[in-house]
Amino acid sequence: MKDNPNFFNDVYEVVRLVPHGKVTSYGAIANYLGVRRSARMVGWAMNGAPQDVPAHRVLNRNGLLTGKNAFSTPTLMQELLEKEGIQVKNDQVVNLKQHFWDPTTEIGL
DNA sequence: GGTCTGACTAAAT
DNA sequence: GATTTAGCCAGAC
Repeated sequence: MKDNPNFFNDVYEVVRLVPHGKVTSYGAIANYLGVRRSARMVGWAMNGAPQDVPAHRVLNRNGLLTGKNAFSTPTLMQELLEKEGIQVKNDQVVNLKQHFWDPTTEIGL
Protein backbone atom coordinates (compact mmCIF):
# COMPACT_ATOMS: atom_id res chain seq x y z
CA MET A 1 0.00 0.00 0.00
CA LYS A 2 1.01 3.62 0.18
CA ASP A 3 3.06 3.61 3.33
CA ASN A 4 2.79 0.43 5.31
CA PRO A 5 5.77 0.11 7.60
CA ASN A 6 6.72 -3.45 8.27
CA PHE A 7 5.98 -2.85 11.91
CA PHE A 8 2.36 -1.91 11.35
CA ASN A 9 1.93 -4.72 8.86
CA ASP A 10 3.26 -7.24 11.36
CA VAL A 11 0.88 -5.96 13.99
CA TYR A 12 -2.07 -6.47 11.69
CA GLU A 13 -0.96 -9.99 10.87
CA VAL A 14 -0.55 -10.99 14.50
CA VAL A 15 -3.93 -9.54 15.45
CA ARG A 16 -5.51 -11.42 12.57
CA LEU A 17 -3.99 -14.60 14.02
CA VAL A 18 -5.84 -14.14 17.27
CA PRO A 19 -8.25 -17.07 17.52
CA HIS A 20 -11.97 -16.58 17.90
CA GLY A 21 -12.97 -16.11 21.51
CA LYS A 22 -9.48 -15.05 22.56
CA VAL A 23 -7.90 -11.72 23.39
CA THR A 24 -4.40 -10.34 23.59
CA SER A 25 -2.64 -7.20 24.72
CA TYR A 26 -0.69 -4.50 22.93
CA GLY A 27 2.38 -5.33 24.93
CA ALA A 28 2.16 -9.01 23.99
CA ILE A 29 2.14 -8.09 20.32
CA ALA A 30 4.88 -5.54 20.80
CA ASN A 31 6.92 -8.08 22.68
CA TYR A 32 6.39 -10.62 19.92
CA LEU A 33 7.66 -8.07 17.42
CA GLY A 34 10.59 -7.28 19.67
CA VAL A 35 9.43 -3.78 20.58
CA ARG A 36 7.99 -4.28 24.03
CA ARG A 37 8.61 -0.65 24.89
CA SER A 38 6.80 0.56 21.81
CA ALA A 39 3.47 -0.90 22.89
CA ARG A 40 2.03 2.54 22.19
CA MET A 41 2.85 2.16 18.55
CA VAL A 42 0.82 -1.04 18.47
CA GLY A 43 -2.17 0.86 19.71
CA TRP A 44 -1.45 3.65 17.26
CA ALA A 45 -1.20 1.08 14.49
CA MET A 46 -4.63 -0.20 15.44
CA ASN A 47 -5.92 3.29 14.90
CA GLY A 48 -5.19 2.83 11.21
CA ALA A 49 -5.88 -0.88 11.11
CA PRO A 50 -8.27 -2.14 8.42
CA GLN A 51 -11.47 -3.89 9.39
CA ASP A 52 -9.75 -7.14 8.53
CA VAL A 53 -8.06 -6.78 11.86
CA PRO A 54 -10.13 -7.80 14.91
CA ALA A 55 -8.90 -4.90 16.98
CA HIS A 56 -11.64 -5.62 19.50
CA ARG A 57 -9.60 -8.63 20.61
CA VAL A 58 -6.70 -6.38 21.52
CA LEU A 59 -6.80 -4.87 25.00
CA ASN A 60 -4.33 -3.35 27.37
CA ARG A 61 -2.43 -5.43 29.88
CA ASN A 62 -5.20 -5.04 32.43
CA GLY A 63 -7.77 -6.50 30.05
CA LEU A 64 -9.38 -3.09 29.86
CA LEU A 65 -11.15 -2.06 26.67
CA THR A 66 -8.99 0.98 26.22
CA GLY A 67 -9.67 1.51 22.54
CA LYS A 68 -13.38 0.95 22.63
CA ASN A 69 -13.81 4.60 21.83
CA ALA A 70 -12.14 4.08 18.46
CA PHE A 71 -14.86 1.74 17.25
CA SER A 72 -18.07 2.69 15.52
CA THR A 73 -19.63 2.81 18.95
CA PRO A 74 -17.90 2.57 22.34
CA THR A 75 -20.12 -0.37 23.13
CA LEU A 76 -19.44 -2.29 19.95
CA MET A 77 -16.18 -3.62 21.31
CA GLN A 78 -17.80 -5.11 24.37
CA GLU A 79 -20.65 -6.48 22.29
CA LEU A 80 -18.26 -8.26 19.97
CA LEU A 81 -16.27 -9.74 22.83
CA GLU A 82 -19.39 -10.96 24.59
CA LYS A 83 -20.58 -12.41 21.31
CA GLU A 84 -17.41 -14.47 21.16
CA GLY A 85 -18.06 -15.90 24.60
CA ILE A 86 -15.96 -13.43 26.54
CA GLN A 87 -17.54 -11.83 29.56
CA VAL A 88 -16.92 -8.12 29.90
CA LYS A 89 -17.58 -6.24 33.11
CA ASN A 90 -17.07 -2.54 33.53
CA ASP A 91 -15.20 -2.34 30.22
CA GLN A 92 -12.90 -5.06 31.48
CA VAL A 93 -12.58 -8.68 30.41
CA VAL A 94 -13.55 -11.25 33.03
CA ASN A 95 -11.25 -14.23 33.44
CA LEU A 96 -8.73 -12.43 31.28
CA LYS A 97 -6.14 -15.07 31.98
CA GLN A 98 -8.51 -17.67 30.62
CA HIS A 99 -9.10 -15.83 27.37
CA PHE A 100 -5.66 -14.33 27.05
CA TRP A 101 -3.77 -15.31 23.93
CA ASP A 102 -0.09 -14.56 23.84
CA PRO A 103 1.54 -14.85 20.39
CA THR A 104 4.91 -15.34 21.99
CA THR A 105 3.52 -18.37 23.79
CA GLU A 106 1.15 -19.67 21.14
CA ILE A 107 3.13 -18.86 18.04
CA GLY A 108 6.42 -18.22 19.73
CA LEU A 109 8.59 -21.02 18.54
C1' DG B 1 9.95 22.77 13.14
C1' DG B 2 9.38 22.36 18.31
C1' DT B 3 5.88 20.68 21.53
C1' DC B 4 2.09 17.74 23.14
C1' DT B 5 -0.51 13.86 23.26
C1' DG B 6 -1.71 9.13 22.68
C1' DA B 7 -5.89 2.19 21.76
C1' DC B 8 0.91 1.01 26.54
C1' DT B 9 4.07 -1.02 29.84
C1' DA B 10 7.48 -1.59 33.34
C1' DA B 11 10.07 0.15 36.85
C1' DA B 12 10.61 3.41 40.59
C1' DT B 13 8.74 5.95 44.49
C1' DG C 1 -0.08 -1.59 46.78
C1' DA C 2 -1.35 2.75 44.42
C1' DT C 3 0.62 6.65 42.13
C1' DT C 4 4.31 8.74 39.27
C1' DT C 5 8.12 8.72 35.98
C1' DA C 6 10.31 7.36 32.09
C1' DG C 7 10.74 5.25 27.42
C1' DC C 8 8.97 4.57 22.63
C1' DC C 9 7.59 6.78 18.12
C1' DA C 10 4.32 8.86 15.13
C1' DG C 11 0.78 12.27 14.06
C1' DA C 12 -1.51 16.80 15.04
C1' DC C 13 -1.17 21.82 16.20
